[in-house]
Amino acid sequence: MSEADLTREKIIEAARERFRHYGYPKTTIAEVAQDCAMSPGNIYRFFKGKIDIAVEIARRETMTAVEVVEAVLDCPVRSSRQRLEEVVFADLRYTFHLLENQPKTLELAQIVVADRPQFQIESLRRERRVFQRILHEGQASGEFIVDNVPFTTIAIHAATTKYRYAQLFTNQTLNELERELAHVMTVIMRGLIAPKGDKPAPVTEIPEDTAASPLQVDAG
Amino acid sequence: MSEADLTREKIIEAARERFRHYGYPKTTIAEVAQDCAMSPGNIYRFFKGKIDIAVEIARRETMTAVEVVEAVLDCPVRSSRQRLEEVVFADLRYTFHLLENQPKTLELAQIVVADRPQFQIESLRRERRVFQRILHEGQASGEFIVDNVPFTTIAIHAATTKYRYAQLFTNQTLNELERELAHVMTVIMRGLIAPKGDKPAPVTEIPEDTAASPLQVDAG
DNA sequence: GTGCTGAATAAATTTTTGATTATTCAGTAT
DNA sequence: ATACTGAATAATCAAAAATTTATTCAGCAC
Repeated sequence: MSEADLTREKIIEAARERFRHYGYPKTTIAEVAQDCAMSPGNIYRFFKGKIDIAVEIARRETMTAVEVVEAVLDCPVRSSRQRLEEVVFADLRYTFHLLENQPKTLELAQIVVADRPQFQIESLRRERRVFQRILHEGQASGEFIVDNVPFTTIAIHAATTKYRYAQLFTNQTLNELERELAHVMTVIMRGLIAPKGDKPAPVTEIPEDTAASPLQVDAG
Repeated sequence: MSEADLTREKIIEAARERFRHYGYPKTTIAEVAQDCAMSPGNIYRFFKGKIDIAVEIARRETMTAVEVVEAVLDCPVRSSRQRLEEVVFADLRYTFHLLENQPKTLELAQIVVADRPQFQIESLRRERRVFQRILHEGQASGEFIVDNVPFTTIAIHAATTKYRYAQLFTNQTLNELERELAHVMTVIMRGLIAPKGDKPAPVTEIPEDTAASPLQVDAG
């Protein structure tokens, strides 16, 4: 690692500590600079602005999360079904504990997303790759019946939205969420696993928008 | 309707108009009172406080939404599958248009929920009843295989969370959301519809929390 | 030249101040 | 008594001022 890279790391590490303890808004560039024994101005030779430090920290955070969840896949003697289930539950638990133990992490993520919408899109994409890998394997082994892996990946990811950073949506306890997720996965699994003799149910078509929309109201 | 009830309605109606046009915070009790040709003090003989007017309006709003979606069920010659699909899509479209055309409605709902968390819980329960009814019918007719209707209701409701008031979660267009929802429903339907010869896949058990949680961190 | 500093400026935040507004309740009308 | 009023009070909000902070950049050290 070059000298410059090392300095960059030092800044990131100092900022991460400050953000974790005091939060992004209450952390000043001057403080981070002091932690690194450098002048405030020097920070700007490594980052375009304060928010960019936060982006880098948040990006690493999401990559760590994916790695943690992905680690579940290393266990070798598992069916695709088990893999998918364990990944989804690991996701629920990891993100739940994250928000519980490090509330500032959520704050940071929200600040970053507010400023860089693209960040969220890329994070979601990374999450989905794990799902996609499992679906591919399940399809290859014949355990899953999937006519379109990318679409089904999106579907399962979307259907489990509530169980990533669940505290954003509900006050339920982790236990309640786990039981609920088990029901969701039961339904999904019955949709994925090949019925032995039978053809699977046909795909859902988008229905006509029948309702004479009761919302032709002058916009507020 | 009693005299008092009529007065109460008048207040609700006046407040609804004001909230819709100017929003909850910018609407004053004095203005609502004037619209009703009464003194500010008199409002408090009918409502405990300003927020309680908002609660009543929001409650009616959610009931209307359920009625709109439920209207889809009146169409008689439909399979349970079609009913469920149409209800879910109606939900997506109605709530999407609602937030698009009446942004103040969202604001109102958020203010109410912030003050009365119970409100959200009850609204969700009302939504689920529609789902439950369809599942019951589908089970009775043999079209759906559901070993536990209440649990499966919760599962499907949770899996479609993203498609109610979708703008809260994503910037996707209605069209994108519709296509995505179609994939979600495809998976769900395959999980519900009875395979002719076969037993359905077994239910999901909550897996052990294996990961030596990497989050034993001192709380921020 | 490269790598950095720290004072200068611009932007954002907090504090203070002065309204505005929600809520109460003693009192009026019927 | 019941139905209401409107001035008084307490809580909240908004505008302005003061302060802090992010960011820049002329200049220093090497």
